Amino acid sequence: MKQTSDLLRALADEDRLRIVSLLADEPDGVCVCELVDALRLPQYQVSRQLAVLRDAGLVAGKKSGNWVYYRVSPASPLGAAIVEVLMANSSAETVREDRERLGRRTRLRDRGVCVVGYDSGRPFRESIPIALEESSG
Amino acid sequence: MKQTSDLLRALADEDRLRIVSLLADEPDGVCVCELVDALRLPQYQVSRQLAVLRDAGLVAGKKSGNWVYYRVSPASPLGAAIVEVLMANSSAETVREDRERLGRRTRLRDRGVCVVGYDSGRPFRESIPIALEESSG
DNA sequence: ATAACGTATGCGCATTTCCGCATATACGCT
DNA sequence: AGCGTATATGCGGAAATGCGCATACGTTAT
Repeated sequence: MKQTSDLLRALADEDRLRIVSLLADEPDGVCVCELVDALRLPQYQVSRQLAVLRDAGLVAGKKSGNWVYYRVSPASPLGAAIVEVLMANSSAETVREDRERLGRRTRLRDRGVCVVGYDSGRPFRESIPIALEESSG
Repeated sequence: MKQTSDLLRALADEDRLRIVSLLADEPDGVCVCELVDALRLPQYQVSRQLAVLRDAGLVAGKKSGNWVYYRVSPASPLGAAIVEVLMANSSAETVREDRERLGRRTRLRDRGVCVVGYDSGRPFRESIPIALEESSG
């Protein structure tokens, strides 16, 4: 019962829903810096929300060098069911935009792994060949 | 998206989950005073939580004289799906006990409608033929 | 060793939520 | 009209939450 309400509370947040929506699409995992650029949220926010989802048993992270790849991994049937229902209804524009930015970002991977850091609002970073703004038609 | 997180937030509470669990079992509705006795929560709490669930489009109330009968009535597919999943997993002891007390309470109805007020912690109420404590074997 | 980098988190503060009290509202009965 | 009852809600203080900053931690590269 408390377990259930904790799980629902973990999902009762727009940013965390955005994260789950992205992760549910990528079975192989997404690293934090990719999420930062896709969601355009500060890095510490993404880390924090991932911690909440992790504590609720909804996602799991695997460390690989400097990077940590997260994927959905529901510990409870209820979690799995909710994620599934969420995905069926995830046509919101926000999710579409997040997915597009994530796609632009994962395309920069080298042999399937992330090789660039996050870009969001970071100064002195023109060197990285990444254009996450909607500008590029 | 915000709509979804609001819905989940409405369910992310133990007391509200208990209410939904009870209502989902009674398609014809349950009045507030019956819920008060089943949940053993103060009346203003039950009313408040019902208001949250109502605002989230999860339950609906129908007034009948002094009484208001609430039933689950999910406005969104997501709400319906979550309630369904919740019911499939609602074997928690709390829910069992709540159901038992609610059963004792609804058995006091006259021709299907509630005729007694709530009892929880109310002084000077021995007149009401109701024993909601677990004492009665 | 030192520096740079990706990720996680302690802390302080502003904001929100929660709970109980008291009371309001609406209805039924006499 | 007046009283009793079922339900809803405004309000204040307490507790929890959320956010940003700064920084810590572990890894990689030089």
